[in-house]
Amino acid sequence: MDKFYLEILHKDENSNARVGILHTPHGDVETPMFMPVGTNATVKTLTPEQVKACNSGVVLANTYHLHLRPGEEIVKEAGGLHKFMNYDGPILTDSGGFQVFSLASRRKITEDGVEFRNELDGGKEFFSPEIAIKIQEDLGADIIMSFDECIPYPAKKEYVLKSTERTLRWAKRGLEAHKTDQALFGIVQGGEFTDLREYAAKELAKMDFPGYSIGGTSIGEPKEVCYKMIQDAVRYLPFDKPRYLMGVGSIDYILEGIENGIDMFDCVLPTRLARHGTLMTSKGRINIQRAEFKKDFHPLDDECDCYTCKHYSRAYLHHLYKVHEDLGKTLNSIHNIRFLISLVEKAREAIKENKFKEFKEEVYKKYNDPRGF
RNA sequence: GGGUGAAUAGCGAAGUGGCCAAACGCGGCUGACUGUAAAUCAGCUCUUAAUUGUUCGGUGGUUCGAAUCCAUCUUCACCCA
Repeated sequence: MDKFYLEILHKDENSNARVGILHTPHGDVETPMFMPVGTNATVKTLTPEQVKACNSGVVLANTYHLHLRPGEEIVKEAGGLHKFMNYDGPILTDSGGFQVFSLASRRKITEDGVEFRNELDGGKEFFSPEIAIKIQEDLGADIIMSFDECIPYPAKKEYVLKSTERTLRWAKRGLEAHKTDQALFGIVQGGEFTDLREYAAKELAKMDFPGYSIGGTSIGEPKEVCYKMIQDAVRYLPFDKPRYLMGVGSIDYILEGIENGIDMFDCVLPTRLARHGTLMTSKGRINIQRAEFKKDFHPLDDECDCYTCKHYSRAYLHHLYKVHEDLGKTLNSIHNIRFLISLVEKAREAIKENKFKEFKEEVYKKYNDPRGF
């Protein structure tokens, strides 16, 4: 197996944006990149071939949900996640730290870990930093995450400090328990507080992870707060290691992240929006359910090179939505994923020419949606 | 020709004397969605600016009050000849 590392090819002269190649056991992928999310070992409504056709690199899966069903022992017996879900590119598993946030009403946090009450039969599921690592080792992704708490926003500084310190202790415990050569990332928490983000980033850097994530963003905080959290965290992370901004998938957040030196993004936004009939375009979002698209025979986005835009009209996608045909969700997901991947591809080209800021301004200028990004 | 049953908002369907402008579902129109408990969720959907006006097949009654009771007509469904 090849060694995991980020090869930085070029840094933009006018910002912190950089382009690179992430070397992984399942292939080299270019950064910055957008990673589609396949929580249950599938990017919903898409085959791996369809995901790859969007020029995907890394794809995500989720430790908590796969632990519940089918269970990591089955995935292991199947030959690991890649074989199980038939995706031969790099895979990243999230640790279950996000579920500490999203399933807050059904879990209890202690120093040792988190006890979840699962939604299937009410059974207890205990996740410790060590258990989360062990499960991820069984799942066999290329990149795995430390077990953390995704801290809600807003939260009192007193709590954010307590939680951030605990997440740091958990990162260290996970690191010590980690046995395989999968790349384990530490996760920077610290909420909206500059000093806590700095503290968390510095402490994690000392532990020398092969990569670093920034967590606890895009969970309802104002845009400016999110941008500040990114900057506060990135500043103290080692330059030559990959930086992963977790859960970010809107155009503006991705571009701001890239400008600040982020290499990896993941988000359920494109796939969820797609299933719900909202399409991302260079000019703004489209709600394909709207009556105005009934007779609109244009593609979703003139500038998009995705399979959906090449072959289907808005009218057809509107029709599929109205009659609840699964194909609509598939075609919409292909478009939204390709749209974001294409966005970061263009960003990479701009960085190589030291024109990232101009590129960003151009994207913003073209975008005209009163509802925002 | 005889009998029985039914007609409620765009559709289906509750309601069988006042709490009914009328449940609920579908359809229609809009929104939301950011490390996925999400093919989900929320709002509006007779008419008004309105506590406004007009409704429950038609007409005429009974009653303080009718979608609900009575009479009659129309249409539909099923059954008998």
